[in-house]
Amino acid sequence: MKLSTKTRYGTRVLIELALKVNQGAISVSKISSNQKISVKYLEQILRTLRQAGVVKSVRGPKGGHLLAKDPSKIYLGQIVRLFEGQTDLVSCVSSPENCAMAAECLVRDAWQDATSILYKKLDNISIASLIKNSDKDYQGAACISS
Amino acid sequence: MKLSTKTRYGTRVLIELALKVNQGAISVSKISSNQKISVKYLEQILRTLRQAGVVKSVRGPKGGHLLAKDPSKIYLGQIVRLFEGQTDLVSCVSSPENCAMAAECLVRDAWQDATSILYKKLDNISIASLIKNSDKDYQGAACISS
DNA sequence: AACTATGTATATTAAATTAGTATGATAATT
DNA sequence: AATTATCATACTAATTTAATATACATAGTT
Repeated sequence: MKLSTKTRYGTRVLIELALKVNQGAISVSKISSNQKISVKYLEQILRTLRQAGVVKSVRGPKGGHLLAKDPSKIYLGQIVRLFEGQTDLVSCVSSPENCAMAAECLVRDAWQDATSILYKKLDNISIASLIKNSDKDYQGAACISS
Repeated sequence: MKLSTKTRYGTRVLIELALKVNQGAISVSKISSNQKISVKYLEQILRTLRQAGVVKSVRGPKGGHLLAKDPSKIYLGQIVRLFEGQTDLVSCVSSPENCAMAAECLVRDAWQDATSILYKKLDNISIASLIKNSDKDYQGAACISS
């Protein structure tokens, strides 16, 4: 039931980029040291974000990463979906074909309701809303568990 | 993000017991064959349910398991909490002491809100409500994924 | 009282998933 | 052309989850 580290790290990375939205591209090495995430692991996370169109990357010297969208248009729901392999509480919610009895299953609807309520909430929390009340010195870093 | 098999199996077991609430104690071997869960694994699940006061057990020949509470008083939220090791989306929600920066963390409140919304929903779904519209022949069995 | 069908508990193994590392390649700026 | 950085895949390690095995306890039946 817990979120993967990729989801948590990915969120932290986006917060750092959002806080530094006026500083141009931020290099992997800088994010790595700020967030205490290894360069190689971070590259995987950034690639996922880039392929989803959330982050854009600039190569070469002075290159790095920056947000591809306004922070108010990036929602936790999208981040969670990107990084969590299975986004439903149980697999039959999105793949009823996996279960011969999905149609008459007594629990499936309940899990589905719970799942959709969770994502409805997550889809309503933007990166912008998270950083709204923060001071610019804080880099979104160093929290071990989120 | 997905629920463990113990949570899913546990729910199915409770549904079967709720549907057979007038048939006295149901033996592990019967539940095992109905739900296609190995006897030994099922025993672990039943022990958890028993220790939580959800199920009661009768020893000896003709023994078995039955609900210890009315199905309308057993909620999915309780079942999930019983079987999922970590019930929060991120560990700092319930254990802020794990993270030195929990207080000023920009994301923690958001994960906490999402977690509480999810459980608010699960705490509102009873076993009784799940079986309300079912016919008595269905034993809540055979669904692979839930 | 012995027998046997049942539940109880703990320890161990196996499988799957997640987390992280290593290697190598490609692209862009200076 | 050299340098600095991102991109992509393969591999390894650690953790968690799932399941099995072994041993014991209890209650009813004969």
